Amino acid sequence: MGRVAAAARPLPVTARGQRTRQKLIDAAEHVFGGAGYHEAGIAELTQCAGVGLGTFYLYFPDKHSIFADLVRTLNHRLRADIQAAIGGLDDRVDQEIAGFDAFFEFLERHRNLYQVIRQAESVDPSLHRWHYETMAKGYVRGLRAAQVRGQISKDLDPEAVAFALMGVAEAFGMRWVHWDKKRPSAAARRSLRLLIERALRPLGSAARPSGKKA
Amino acid sequence: MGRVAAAARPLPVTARGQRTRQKLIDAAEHVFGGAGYHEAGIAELTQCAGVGLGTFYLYFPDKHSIFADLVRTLNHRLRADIQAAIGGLDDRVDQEIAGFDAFFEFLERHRNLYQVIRQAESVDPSLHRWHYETMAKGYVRGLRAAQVRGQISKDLDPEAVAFALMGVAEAFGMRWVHWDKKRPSAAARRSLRLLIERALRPLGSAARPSGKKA
DNA sequence: CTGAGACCTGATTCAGGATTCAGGTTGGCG
DNA sequence: CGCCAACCTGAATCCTGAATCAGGTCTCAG
Repeated sequence: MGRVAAAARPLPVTARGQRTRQKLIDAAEHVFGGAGYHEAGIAELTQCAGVGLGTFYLYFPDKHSIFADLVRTLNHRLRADIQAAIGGLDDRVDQEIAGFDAFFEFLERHRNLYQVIRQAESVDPSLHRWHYETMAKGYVRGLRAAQVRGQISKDLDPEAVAFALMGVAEAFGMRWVHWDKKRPSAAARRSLRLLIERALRPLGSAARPSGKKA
Repeated sequence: MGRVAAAARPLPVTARGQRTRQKLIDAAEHVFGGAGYHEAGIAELTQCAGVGLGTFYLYFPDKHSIFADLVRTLNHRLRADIQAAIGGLDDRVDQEIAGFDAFFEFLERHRNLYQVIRQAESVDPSLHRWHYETMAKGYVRGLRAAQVRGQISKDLDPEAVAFALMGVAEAFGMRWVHWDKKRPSAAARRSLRLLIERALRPLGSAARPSGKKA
C-alpha cells in the first residue's frame, strides 16, 4: 500500500562494503530511535555512522528504505527473543508471563528503537500493520495449541486474546519501561499475573496444573 | 518538556472571528487525521477551511500549536463520551463493557482523528503522555471505588488494571475499527466480555451480582 | 606492481513548506 | 455617511533537508 519502491541497491560484495552498510543500519537505530523519523536527517545519520553523506545512497535508495529495513529487523529480533524465552515452558500461562518479561526486557534494551515501530504507523501504515499481524499470527498459533491441551479456556477466541494481550504488553511497556524507565513495579507484575491467570485459565482448573514442567 | 511555546494569539472578539477559528480547528481534524502531521501543510489546512493562508497565523502562532489544541479537544470529547456511556450503570464490569463500546464508537466516528493522538507520541511526547495520564487518572478512581463496593477483586493494583484495559481497548480499536473498518466482531466482543469478567470479578462471586442495577 | 572494480565523498541542487508582511476588506457604531 | 478596529489575504521570503554527481580513493587479483 502507498509507496512505490525505489530501485533497491545491490548488496555490497566486499567485506568493507558489508561493514559500511552495517554501520549505516546501526546508526539508523540510534538516530531514528532518538530523534524520530521526520526529525532525523540523512546527514545526521551518516555522521553518526562515520561515513560521507553520499555513501548512504550507495546502499539505500532513499530514507524510507532504511527505515523499513529497521522495522523488519526489529520485528525479527523481538520475536526471536520472545520465542527463546518461551521455549522449554509447557504451561501457557507460564509462557505468557515469560513472554511479557522478554518483551519488557527487549523494550529496555532497545528503548529508543521500539519507538521506530510506533512511528511506522504514520511513516508507512502497511509496514506497521505487517508488524502486528506477524506478531499476532504466532501468538494465535500458540494459544490454539494451549486450548487443545486444555491449558486455557476453550470459549475464548484466540485472535481476540492475542490482540488483548499485545495491547496489555504495549500499555505496560509505555507506562513502566518508557515513562518510569524501569521494569513494571512488583505490584504491577503481580497484578499482571493475576489478570492473565484468571482471564485465560479454564474455569475451575487449579491455578497451576503442573508444579513443574511437563 | 521540549518546546518553547510561541506567543499565543488572543482569542477572536467578534462572532466572525470565532467562526473562522473554529473552521480552522475543524479543518485540522480532517487534514492532520488524514495525512498526518508532517505530511499535511498549512496551505492544505487553510484551503480545507476555506480561508486565506495568512489567516492561519492570526489564530495560531505556529503549526504545532493547533495540533496541541486538537489533542486536548479530542481528549476531552473522548472522556466525555465514555463518562456519558458509563453513567447510570452500577456494576463495574457493566461499566467496562459500556466504556469499551463508547470507545469503539468514538474511534469509528473520529477515525482519522484518533490517529492524531497516536502521532502526538512523536510530535510532542509530553502531550501524548498527558493524554494517557489523564485517561488513566479517571479510570483508577473508578476502579478503586468498585473495589470498595466489592465489585472487582481487591488484590489487583488499580493502576495496573487501568493500563491493561486501556491497552486492550487500543489493540481492539486497531485490529477491528482501524483495519476492518467496523466494530469488533461478535466473537471478539464475546471474548472481551469473558476476559474482563473473569479477570476483574472477585473470586467466587457470581457472574453478575445484581441482575438489575443497584 | 598495476589497473579495474568497488567504494567513498561532500559541495551543490532543488523542491517543498513554514512563516512573514504590506496591503486589502468588512462591519458596526457614532 | 465616515471611520476604526478587527479581520483577511496570498505572493514572496527564507530555510530545511533529501537526493545528485563529478570526481576521488582503496584493494586485490593477476
